[in-house]
Amino acid sequence: MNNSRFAISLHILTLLEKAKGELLSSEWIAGSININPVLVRKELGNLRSHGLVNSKEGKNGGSYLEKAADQISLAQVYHAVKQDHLLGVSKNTPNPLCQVGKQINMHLNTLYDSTEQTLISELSKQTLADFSSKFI
Amino acid sequence: MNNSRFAISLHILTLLEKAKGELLSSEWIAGSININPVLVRKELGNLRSHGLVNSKEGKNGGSYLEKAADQISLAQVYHAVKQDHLLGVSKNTPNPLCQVGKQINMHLNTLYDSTEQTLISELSKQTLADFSSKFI
DNA sequence: CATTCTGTAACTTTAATTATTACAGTACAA
DNA sequence: TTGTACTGTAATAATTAAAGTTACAGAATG
Repeated sequence: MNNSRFAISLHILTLLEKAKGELLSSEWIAGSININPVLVRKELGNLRSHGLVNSKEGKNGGSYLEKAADQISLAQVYHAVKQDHLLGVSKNTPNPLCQVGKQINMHLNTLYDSTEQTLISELSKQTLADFSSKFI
Repeated sequence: MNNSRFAISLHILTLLEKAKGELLSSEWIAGSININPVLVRKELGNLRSHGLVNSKEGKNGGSYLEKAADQISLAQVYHAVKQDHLLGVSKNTPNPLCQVGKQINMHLNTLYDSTEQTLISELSKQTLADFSSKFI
């Protein structure tokens, strides 16, 4: 993860949970996060494609949670925004003539995958409802 | 973690382990990773400041492991290169007039800290010796 | 049919990362 | 005692990634 998309998505989802089904516009959400509404709409599009939210177009439109907050785990949020490996990308192209260089990306990926599994199982214990309930 | 420093550091450490105490130059290491030697020297400087490696200046100089490979855990490597929070930085400045915006960074940081602890305890079970032994 | 939304593409700006150049300082060895 | 081969580090440039902006088509409402 190399950006703040997890934070943004969780912020969006928390707002939607607090809204209790009332539709929130991307502009309103953007005002709370203090970012550009287009970024919010992009992130909503991603969350929508993962089945976590839904949106209604047109006047008085907006977005709402597609599932109950206690049915959305933080692991699902992580999956939705994840793009790179946890500890960084193996974007180097090491020297294939070197014994270590030749194999390192494979071993790094194995390590990344297993540590990521640990993280996911930890996040899967926590739901959006848990997170949202912390706000007083 | 938002760059490939973990991969680079682990690559360096693996090469040094394989070298069995023989000094490796930054140029030689850079050739295996396929990056600029100056970056290698910077990363070596960081690893050195964390007590994982040491270097000898001057002709025939180079770097070597400061501790036995089975005394270097991957958690130590993680600590050495870590700068940001695991799931991304809370670099947004949300709207303080919003109930959620006002508190979210605090709750995100709590979440980040606890998931990071999980990751670290997982990485602390694995040593450089374990990792290095995977190379055949 | 004007208004207020979403969805999305294209583009610009900003920030972060990576690479490069340069050179002083250290150690060795002829 | 001097040339050579290294490290250490600063300064800067180039590249890449992230975030922000503009623009506008299309949908739903009243």
